[in-house]
Amino acid sequence: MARQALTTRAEDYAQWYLDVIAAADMAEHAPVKGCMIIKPWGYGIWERMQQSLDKAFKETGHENAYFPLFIPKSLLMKEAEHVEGFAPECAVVTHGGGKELEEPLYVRPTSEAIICASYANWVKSWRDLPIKLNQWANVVRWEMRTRLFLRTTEFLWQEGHTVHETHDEAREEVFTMLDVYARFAEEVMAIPVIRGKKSEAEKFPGADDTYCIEAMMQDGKALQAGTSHDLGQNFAKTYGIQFQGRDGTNQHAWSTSWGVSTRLVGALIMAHADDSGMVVPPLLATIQAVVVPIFKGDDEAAAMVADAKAMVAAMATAGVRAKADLRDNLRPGPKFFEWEKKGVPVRIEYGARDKAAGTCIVVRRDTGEKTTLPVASLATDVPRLLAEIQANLYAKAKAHRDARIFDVETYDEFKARIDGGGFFRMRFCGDRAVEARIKEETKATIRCFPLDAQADPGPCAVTGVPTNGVRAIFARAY
RNA sequence: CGGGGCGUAGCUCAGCCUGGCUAGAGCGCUUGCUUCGGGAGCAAGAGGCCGGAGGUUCAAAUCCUCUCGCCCCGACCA
Repeated sequence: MARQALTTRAEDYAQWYLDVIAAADMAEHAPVKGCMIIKPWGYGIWERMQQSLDKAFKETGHENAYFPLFIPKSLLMKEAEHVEGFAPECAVVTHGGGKELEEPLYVRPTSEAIICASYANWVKSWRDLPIKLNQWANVVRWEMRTRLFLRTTEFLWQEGHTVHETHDEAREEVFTMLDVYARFAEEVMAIPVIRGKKSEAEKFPGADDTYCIEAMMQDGKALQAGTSHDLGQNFAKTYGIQFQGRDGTNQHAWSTSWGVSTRLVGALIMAHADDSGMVVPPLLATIQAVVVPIFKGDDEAAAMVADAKAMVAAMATAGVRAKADLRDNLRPGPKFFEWEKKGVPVRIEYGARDKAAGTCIVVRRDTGEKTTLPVASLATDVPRLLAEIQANLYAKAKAHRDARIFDVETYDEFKARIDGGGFFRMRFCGDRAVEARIKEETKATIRCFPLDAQADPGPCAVTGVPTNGVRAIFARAY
């Protein structure tokens, strides 16, 4: 009996995505073109992501710091490839204090330039290394086309920037952080990901190698959920990060950078939400369990409200983020729908009949399943249920993805099947022109060369030339 | 930058073609009462410089010109 039904995924996936965000009250368009206002329910998810990631960053030996939003033009322009990649999409401040600036200030599209410039001042000796910093910040990229969370002109992210004495150490950092991201995606976001390496065409401007985690959305399209870059000595050479080594010689440091952004919120929506609205994995939910008391008359209301508060308190002692919906201007029905659209993992309905029996109705968002449970055991039952939901969301997402990963042997077969969505594992010769042609003809790109790929020698599906057997994953992507 | 929409109440929109009384509806909101186990009912209210600027006219939400903005689809990208 949905009064304001969402567009279904089958009808129009893009519209459904927008409807979910609106229905869950997660974000809305700002008065500024291409920018969004992240509302509390959406921002709360991002905050949980931040907390979880920040803890992992600290555990892997990183500290937080903050660098300026503005980058002097001359500083940004130093690294040629970097400039080529980012300059076209930069916002530039030309005036300040009512006067034209002597030197324009670029609003950071990423902070390699300004951070590496600082590192150059900080590093003298091999004993100053490594430096492992992270910053939580906003960045601006003047995209032609934007979509809430997935691609906005301004977005929030974290960017880790490290410098090391040796390439080996830098590479270890790159893979450590890729692993942090992968584990976060799978364990916290409940989204399975493929760890891989980007093609030459897709890698970060200025990097030697870019590694990534790729996730599959419900429509079979890919979404890059995080990147970790081996910057080699490129930025060290450009910005002069030099140190005197153990052998007394001057050497350039090896740097890395890695980041994830608020687009992860978009990934979460497209991975787990359904035709009824958002579905938030328990580990990321601001509210994990909501209690909706049901009552007739003031006397009953007082009793139910008191019990509901007690239930929340009991769950809180067990570490559950619970809330009682005590609003008296809404009847139970509308409350049920509201929390369903927001994707709260567990809803607890509690009325006179339940009180008499000492039970309550517990509804899980992921399956819709309703069970009657004793009120007395909520503190043990709900944490268990949340863990089950978390596991189930991952299992569902993984089953969905695994059923849509295909091996294809020929380009013709690929072209015939790409419209159906999914990840296509295909042998590829590595030629950049061929990659461009595939993109042109199919709108699909190489998402990555999976790190765990088995050698499977054979001819390139497009050109027929022999390959080393590493299959690339091709897909259409967000 | 191309292609398509759209700007009228907080939201979704009608009204515009064919100018004319006081600019409308539904939802939401406020107050009160009755309700309360999957989107409640009745009653009374509040709420609009019709995106902006010019013009035509006795008269403009409506016609003309110009402008600003946003959304959707495509090319660029996390």
